[in-house]
Amino acid sequence: MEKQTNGRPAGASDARPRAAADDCADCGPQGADTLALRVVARAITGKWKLEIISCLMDGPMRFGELRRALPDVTPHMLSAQLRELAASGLVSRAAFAEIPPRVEYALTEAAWALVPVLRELLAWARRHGRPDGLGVAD
Amino acid sequence: MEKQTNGRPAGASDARPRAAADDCADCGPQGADTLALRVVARAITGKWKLEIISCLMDGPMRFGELRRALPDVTPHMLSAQLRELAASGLVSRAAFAEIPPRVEYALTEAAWALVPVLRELLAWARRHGRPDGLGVAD
DNA sequence: CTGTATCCACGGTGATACTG
DNA sequence: CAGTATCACCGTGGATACAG
Repeated sequence: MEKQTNGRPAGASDARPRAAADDCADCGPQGADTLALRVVARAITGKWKLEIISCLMDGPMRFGELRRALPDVTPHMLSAQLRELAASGLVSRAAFAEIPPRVEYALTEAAWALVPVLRELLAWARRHGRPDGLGVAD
Repeated sequence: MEKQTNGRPAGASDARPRAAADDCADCGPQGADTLALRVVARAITGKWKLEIISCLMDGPMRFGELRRALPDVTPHMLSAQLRELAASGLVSRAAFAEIPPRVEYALTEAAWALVPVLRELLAWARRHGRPDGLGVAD
């Protein structure tokens, strides 16, 4: 591209554009913004969380239903990921003290509010995401 | 609800509301959508990638500048994360065969296109992200 | 049916030291 | 200045078995 192979624009190296990419005044590399983003990243980072959310987008599901819908997920992981999703407020857990026991998981309002953003992320991935250079193969 | 506590009605088990949360016809839990989302998640998942991106939002930076801006990141990790970011097309690497050697890293257009989405993610985090229940403390 | 307990492999991350 | 090499730790996730 137009990237010069050499030649520093130089002198005023401190003349940062301050591109207004962040909206808070104090946003440094370790600012609150980045922190918050890491929280979100963490919330959906996990080998099966997106799959679980995707399932739950069709409506509430029980533990066994999720197991059947996601055959590759062990009970161990399903339980763990579900607990983490609940801890981050993305999934609600409704247990019924019956025989046999029944538990239903569903997306919270926060999760539903996140869905449109996820779809934008998806749109971005379709525009810019090349399968090359990424190792997402399990 | 009308969902019986036991005895799955095997026949009508496919009567999902189909909440129209996804936009592709074939989106199952392991659909292309979820796959693409995992690619994005992977692209920004890494202990320092968001911090690096945040730094680069102020303009191109050299390796040493990043080191100074992110004192907690070892050269090892900085190099690794930078390589991964470059591999996923979020960061460009411009090397100059000079003495002393100089390398500049910058956000690609794809990364800039991702920024607004990141900001929405951020807005979501502010609305729904509680500091409790999350373990992002390093 | 709904999970938990235990063991174990792997990879991401950090510390330190070294090279072009 | 800009990395790489090597070692070690630890959390994530998988397999299997067990419990309320």
